[in-house]
Amino acid sequence: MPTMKEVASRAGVSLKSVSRVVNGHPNTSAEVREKVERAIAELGWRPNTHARSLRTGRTGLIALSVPDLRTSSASHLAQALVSEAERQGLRVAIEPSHGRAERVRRTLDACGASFDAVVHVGALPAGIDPASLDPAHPVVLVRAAESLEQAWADAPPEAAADGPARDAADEPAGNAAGATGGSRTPRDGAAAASLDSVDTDSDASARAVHHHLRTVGRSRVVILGREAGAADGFTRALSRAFADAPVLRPSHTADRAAGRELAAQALAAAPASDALVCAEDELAIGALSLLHERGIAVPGRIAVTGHGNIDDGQFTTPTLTTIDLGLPSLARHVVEQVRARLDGDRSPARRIVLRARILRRESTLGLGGIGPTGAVGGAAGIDPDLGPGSGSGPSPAPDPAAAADRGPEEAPWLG
Amino acid sequence: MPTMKEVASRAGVSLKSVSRVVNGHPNTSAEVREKVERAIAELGWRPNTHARSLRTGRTGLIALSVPDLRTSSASHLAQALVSEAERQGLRVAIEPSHGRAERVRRTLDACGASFDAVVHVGALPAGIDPASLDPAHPVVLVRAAESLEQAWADAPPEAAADGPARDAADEPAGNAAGATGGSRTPRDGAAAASLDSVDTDSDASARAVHHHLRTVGRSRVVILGREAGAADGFTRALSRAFADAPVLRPSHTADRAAGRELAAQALAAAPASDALVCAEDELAIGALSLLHERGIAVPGRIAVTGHGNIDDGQFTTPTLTTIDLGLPSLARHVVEQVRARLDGDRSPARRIVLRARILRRESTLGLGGIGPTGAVGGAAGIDPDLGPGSGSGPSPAPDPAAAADRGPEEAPWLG
DNA sequence: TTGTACGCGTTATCAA
DNA sequence: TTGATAACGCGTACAA
Repeated sequence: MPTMKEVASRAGVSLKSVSRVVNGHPNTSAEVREKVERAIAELGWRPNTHARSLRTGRTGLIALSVPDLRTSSASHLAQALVSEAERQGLRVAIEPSHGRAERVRRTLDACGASFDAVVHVGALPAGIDPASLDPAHPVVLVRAAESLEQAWADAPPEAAADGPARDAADEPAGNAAGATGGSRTPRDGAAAASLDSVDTDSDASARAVHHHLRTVGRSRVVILGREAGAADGFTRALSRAFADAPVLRPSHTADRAAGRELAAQALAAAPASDALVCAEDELAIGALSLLHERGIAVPGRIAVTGHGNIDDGQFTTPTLTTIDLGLPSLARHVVEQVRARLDGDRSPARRIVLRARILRRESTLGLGGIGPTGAVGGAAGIDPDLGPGSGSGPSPAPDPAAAADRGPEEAPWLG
Repeated sequence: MPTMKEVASRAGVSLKSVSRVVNGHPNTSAEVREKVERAIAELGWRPNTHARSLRTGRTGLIALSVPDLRTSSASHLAQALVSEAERQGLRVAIEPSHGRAERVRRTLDACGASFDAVVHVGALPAGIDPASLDPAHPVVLVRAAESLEQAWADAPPEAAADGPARDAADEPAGNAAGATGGSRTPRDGAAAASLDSVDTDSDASARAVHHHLRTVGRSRVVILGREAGAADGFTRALSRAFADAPVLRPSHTADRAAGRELAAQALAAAPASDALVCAEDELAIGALSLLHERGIAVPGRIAVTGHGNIDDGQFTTPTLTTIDLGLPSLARHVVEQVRARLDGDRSPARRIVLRARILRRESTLGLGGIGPTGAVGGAAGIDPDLGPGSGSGPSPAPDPAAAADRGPEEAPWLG
């Protein structure tokens, strides 16, 4: 491997000139630049990342701290983040925490040594004080599909406004915060006060679900939430949007097995309910599986909604109405925020709130649909079979069993 | 951040002594060691990975080259690999290739600069010559759920034995190669000849599926394979095991949408078939969704099998009979192989062949099961409802629609 | 057994 | 605009 020194001597210039050309510094003559570039090409020189790291203290590596990569929401977020990081010349290492604070702590501690920054999904574990973190090694919180966190405090606006920890709230994708109305004020939880974060507006999402379900005539709602604890921001947003709805939470992780269990509990506790609103697609898919097993028509008797828009939701029967988080945009903001901090931005913690959108699918609309109820997802191929004309999807032969269910499907919530 | 120099002066010893203690070199007196360790503790010194990297040329980072992290098989493999790497003091960066050879090439080229080694899932893209890779930066191929590759050549044994590229075949988990019988001989494809690999024995897996389907009386099989190309080793193993079965392949990726399409094609092309054998769980789940939509009983009229044992297979209706790849063990072998190469092992390319096992579930057994047909999965909680006593699963209330289907379910393949 | 001194490849300071 | 030179923190011949 040739070094810069060899490049320099071959080009007949000094080491520093090579460095200047390589790093694109402004004050270099075209002549020198050309000589250096030729020498680099001839020698096949490539920068030594190790030496560069030693010098700059940077690795170009971002850690993604996530509880479990195997969940769809985590792997989707990871893929989005990796793609975006690569676009911006960074790499991503995965650090699964298995939900244990000590693992998160270790990842955070390794920042500066192995990573330039940590992107942490969800809230910081309770035992970790954000003030103890070195500001030179940025930590960005992401509160999205995997774990929405206390995003909007329940405190009255004046109290929130008085608080010293009030952050700048940006709304890059439409003025989300403004649109939430005046009754609540954005305020970060204590753990997030001094940390950057990119969140989705969980209240707006919850209200979108609420509005949609009203549109399709559902009012007796049971919420299947996330486990109590750090990651239940959207769950609480749901319980605000559906003021009287009971909330069932899994004891551990919000996976499909939990979705089955909770759905069974919901049926037992509220037999007359007409909608299961889930804080996580995985829960919703588990719930669908139980409802199917029990012969309960979806959405005929019970509508189901999810959150996260994982791919699987397009292949369930019925397809799953859900909240799409706009992961590419989310990832872009995360990486940009990381880069800004890395570039020396020392401004107070920035809070970016993105707005999700609802994808109306069969688990609330039914197979035939109920006609256009607004935008039905802009992404290509997400909702190919949800046009107003019914039955023109990729399922040419109607399912007799589904047809049997469809009778009661259209009546109750159109009346 | 304190440096080793400061530690040395505080301990009253030389830099080299600190280095010795830190790196656990043998020739150090207990007295010096203790002094150094105290100084380290007092100063809170931690090694500077950047400096260490510059000196050693190592980063402790492994790249995982994978087409798309969002697929279940990829994220499961990634999680297993990350966990195992961490146990062995290494980290993993994710490098999605999106199936493009140039991306793989870039990852490979970055090896040595950013990574110590590359773990590549599937076969190397055609354009990449393994001989062109620097042996100092090991590349380990993994042919498992995501992409089984040409594992057992179709050439007759004598030809294979004559070939100069014959590798040492290990069978750490039972003598897989020995059990394949004499008719075929392990031989790596050209691309794999000079590269280490950890594979699963796809022929053994295929024969396990074949045997199980015979046991439950299925013989008119259609194979839903992976896309033609590099990653279709298990598909071809299936077509060997089921000699006369037609093989349908997706044009692009083997995902759920493809599973739906192929299932529809299979029904059209072979209406009398009684089993869909899929090379990928995702395909199988897509197929299940289509069959359900068409009101076709599974396994009543058609049995379905998958490959990979992704979590979702436990939550489909019916639950999915599949091949479990033993990812933790696979990951262990991969990381150990990487470490061996990193530690200077220059022996010829090693081939490790692991044996998968079949998990018999409802998509071939039916809800009631057909009595014990062998081990039904050892992992806790994988097959909770598959005991010989029927109907004791987590579904207390029978699904009327399923009950209607169940009539023909039990007869055809018990006779 | 311990210490000295050098080199790894790069970036940055400062004088020319 | 350019160039000599000093770090960056650690590992390791080599000498003691």
